[in-house]
Amino acid sequence: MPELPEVEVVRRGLERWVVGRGIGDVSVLHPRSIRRHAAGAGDFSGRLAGRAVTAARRRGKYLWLTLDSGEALLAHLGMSGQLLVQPAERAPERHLRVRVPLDGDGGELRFVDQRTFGHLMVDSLVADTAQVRPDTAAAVGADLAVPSVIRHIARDPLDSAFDDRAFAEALRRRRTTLKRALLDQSLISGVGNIYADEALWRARLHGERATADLERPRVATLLEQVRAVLRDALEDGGTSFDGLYVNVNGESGYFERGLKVYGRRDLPCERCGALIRRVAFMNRSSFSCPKCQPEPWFSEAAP
DNA sequence: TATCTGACCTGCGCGC
DNA sequence: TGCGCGCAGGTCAGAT
Repeated sequence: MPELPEVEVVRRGLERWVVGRGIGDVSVLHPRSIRRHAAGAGDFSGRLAGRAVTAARRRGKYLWLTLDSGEALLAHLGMSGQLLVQPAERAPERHLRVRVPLDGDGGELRFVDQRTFGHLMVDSLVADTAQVRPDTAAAVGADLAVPSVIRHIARDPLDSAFDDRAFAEALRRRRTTLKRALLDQSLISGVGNIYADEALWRARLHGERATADLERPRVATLLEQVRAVLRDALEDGGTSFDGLYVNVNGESGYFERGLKVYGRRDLPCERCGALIRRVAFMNRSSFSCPKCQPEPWFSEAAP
């Protein structure tokens, strides 16, 4: 399931293989994949044809290719989306949704998506209003505009301009629980179910703990562990289950073997030996260690 | 205004 | 063998 590390790996691939190339006649093979492009497939293709790709950017789980028209091709991989750079003559993948021919060597960018939770759209770029750490404001100000539909997405914790203090204050203002907050992309972006569980385990925090009474040092520890798990996953090329996440060359990452709690129900915790528990949470699963991450209505483990 | 919930979607694994 | 069901989960509209 693509979260920040997986999307960043894809972005790097696009930067290498797609930036600088021109776009030909785009084919939309499944309308749901461009459902957020309100003007429809004809307009989508028309805005891309003949344009050149000038950069590959990312915020959280969103990535976009800036175009020489001043617009951007925005992509979200959803649950199972893949952006592949393939020779045009290669047989189409079973779940190929959109083809974007590229000039040069005859290759094309393909959007493949089994579950169709992902989407593509062409959007205008607007001034970036996300929270910026004060000491980086000048540098960032000259940097980015963002697609208008993702203005509400917060900076991600690997962004040099991510403001730890502002995040801590926003977290304490919320009347919600830790894991819900980590999954809230308007508060902190790029973290999904897998890395939220992993970061909470590393920080020895229970996801049901209230954000409002989390002490500042605990927030700092949590952020530190969020960053650590994202960096570790990025180094391993991301996490892939069932081959649903791959880079632009179709290769899977290896971080699945680095997971400490996610998907390890009834297996011993590597830290204390207690059996990892799974509980239903927001129509999905949460994995945690009952000993290292005691429920908040009892006592918390020492950091 | 802030927070929560359910729908969307497809393929796989499992039980019967 | 085939059918039905549960599960996986990111986002957003609508409800509370």
